[in-house]
Amino acid sequence: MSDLLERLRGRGWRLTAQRRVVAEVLNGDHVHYTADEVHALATSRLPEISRATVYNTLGELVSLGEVIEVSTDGRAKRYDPNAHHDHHHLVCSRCGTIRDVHPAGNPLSDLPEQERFGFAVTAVEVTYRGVCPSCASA
Amino acid sequence: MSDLLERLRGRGWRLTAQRRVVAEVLNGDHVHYTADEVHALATSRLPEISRATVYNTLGELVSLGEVIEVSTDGRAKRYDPNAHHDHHHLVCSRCGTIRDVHPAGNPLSDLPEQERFGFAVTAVEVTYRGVCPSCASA
DNA sequence: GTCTTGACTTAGACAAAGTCCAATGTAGGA
DNA sequence: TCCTACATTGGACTTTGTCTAAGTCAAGAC
Repeated sequence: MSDLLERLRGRGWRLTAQRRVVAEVLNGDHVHYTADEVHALATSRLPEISRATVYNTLGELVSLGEVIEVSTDGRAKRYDPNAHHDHHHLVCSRCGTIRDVHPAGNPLSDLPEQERFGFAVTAVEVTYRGVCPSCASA
Repeated sequence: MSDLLERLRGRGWRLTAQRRVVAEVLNGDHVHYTADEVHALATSRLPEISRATVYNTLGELVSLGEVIEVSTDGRAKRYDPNAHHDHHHLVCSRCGTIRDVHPAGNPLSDLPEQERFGFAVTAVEVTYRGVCPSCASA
């Protein structure tokens, strides 16, 4: 993760305690926190961090391409630090749990030219939905 | 569209002026209105319809499987009446315009068993993103 | 080490999207 | 026509996110 901080500093990012804490909270695999969850976790390490700073920092990480914004349910957006490995998401329709998945094939090449309507298509997101094992057994 | 109203009545739906108006507003192809847009259009036909009723009715149409809820941007959800023809969405990253598209292949079968983590996977949504012709030329 | 400055952070007001509730109205069967 | 369970209403409330003005501070210059 200090990789990330190094990279950010290299891009002229001013390194503050608040930004470091947000980056640390997002460290790890299979992390998909909402902004509020990030704020709660950040607060436990740096009690005086404000909501606005969390939102600002998350927004910057997204525009720097270090974090991906995911909105699977039309409610709070979630932030996925796994930005450097192509993947898609599998979401539980009951509890909202998210898993990273790697489908075969390339959906981008599955969209024929005449179905692009002149758009310059640059990205594709695939969201699988279903019921997770623990919700199914409950 | 009276098909829809017939079908709903057959399911025991109580047919009110408000519900009829909401269903009429959603009539058509390539319709992807927000709840607010539906409310505005409904109001022009039935001025006293309330926001709560629009939300209730949209929610019911969704649970009846007559309308699909789409959230492409983490802002307002959009409602897509094209629920009986399998399709996916192409979204302009600048203006938010949505087009229905029909990619080749079946992304559901692209998710191998070991990538399902025990989930009972029932649905998949594919969202293509890019810049539409009119935003590109502007 | 200290100074300076522009970028960063803060608290709180504000906004957008959606939910909830108690009171009122009404569709459709008896 | 009447009844009643279901639908609608308006407004308060919640959640999620944005904005701003004032204060703070990281990091380069000296």
